[in-house]
Amino acid sequence: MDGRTSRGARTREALRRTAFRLFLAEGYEKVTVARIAAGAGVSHMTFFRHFPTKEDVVLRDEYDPMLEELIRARPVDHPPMERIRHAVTTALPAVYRQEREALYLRSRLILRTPALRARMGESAVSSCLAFERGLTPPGENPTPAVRVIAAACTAALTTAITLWVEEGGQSELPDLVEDAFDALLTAGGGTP
Amino acid sequence: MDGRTSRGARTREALRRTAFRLFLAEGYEKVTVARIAAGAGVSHMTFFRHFPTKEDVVLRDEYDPMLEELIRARPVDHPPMERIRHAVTTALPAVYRQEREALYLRSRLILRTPALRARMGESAVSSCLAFERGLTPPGENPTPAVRVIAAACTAALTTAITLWVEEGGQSELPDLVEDAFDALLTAGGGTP
DNA sequence: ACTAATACTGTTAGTGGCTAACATTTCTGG
DNA sequence: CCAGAAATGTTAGCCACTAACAGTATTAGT
Repeated sequence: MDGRTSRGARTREALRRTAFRLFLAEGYEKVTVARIAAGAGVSHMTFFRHFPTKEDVVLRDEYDPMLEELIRARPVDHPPMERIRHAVTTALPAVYRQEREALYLRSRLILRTPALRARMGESAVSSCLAFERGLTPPGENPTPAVRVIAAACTAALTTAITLWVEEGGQSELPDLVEDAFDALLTAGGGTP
Repeated sequence: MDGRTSRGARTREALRRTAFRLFLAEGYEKVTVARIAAGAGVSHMTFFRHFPTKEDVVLRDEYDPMLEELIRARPVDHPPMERIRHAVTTALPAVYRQEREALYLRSRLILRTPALRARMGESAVSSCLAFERGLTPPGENPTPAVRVIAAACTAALTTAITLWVEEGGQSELPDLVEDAFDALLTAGGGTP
């Protein structure tokens, strides 16, 4: 039928779109997997073949490989936190301009739904791993210091998004992310 | 029967102990809630009255109020990250000496079990909130900078525990926590 | 000590996320 | 066109978790 995308990718997208439509209209908990599958015209088993859990439809994203590349592209002698900061502030505005509304609705859905909020940390871990890989030469293992810094930067990012959603998306997310990194970098000697 | 503790607290403890014994012996996933309840001599409904989910038996801890107090006890004009660091390095060695083995087994169980690891972030959030409260004068709301710093410190703590478990508990956890905070504080200008 | 309120637990019946095993259909390359 | 692979359907079932109601233990008031 459509040669550009495989059948699997198409039903996957149909499932994701149906799920978001229903979640935003009725709330995450009220929508059963069976109904999502029915809405996308497939059986509930097909849903679980594409998404290991109901939560993954919302939580999964694909930005990590890009971030890893951007970090690796920065000069190695720069401080690691500065490399992450630069990668994020380079990549974010682009996707932000293009998907601001979707990003906001998705983040709000996650933060408002206890089951999704509870698993937010897990999806943060994959960003954290991307940061670690970006800071580590291929073949080597990330040092403890790198892992701490990667985790802290992930926390700063998550906090910025949380603040963004809490104030109703009025500020520009990239600005809040900048502020968050500033707070991190000056935390040692700065004032509250 | 035993006047010192209420009946509820006793069954709660029985459930927790039974759960840990079974989890460590057979693995988290292989043990059903029904078996835990049976082992503690109660019905499965009683289990859920004490722990909202199966995961909570493992994830719930009670250290947060103590940390909040310790942070608040530090001079207000010290840098916030230093206040958290001092609170943690003061409180940790005490509980560490007394419960090292239990703390290690619990942490390892969490990190080895996908379902528990996935919800680790949620329990980290409650520590994070304790940090924020400790840094914020009563009646006020935490500033964005405080929230970023609290989240980063939580991430540093979690990372230290992860490193501790990964190397089999050979190092002393308080040392790893010190190192983690050092990495955070020197991240702005240091080298990897 | 007796009783009433309260805290705690049991029973039952169900919902929904998720999996296993096997059959069936749809796509793709030679 | 056809064999193999990829994707999906069907069925049956486990288990975490909840609702509603009933029963039992504990505590408090008098």
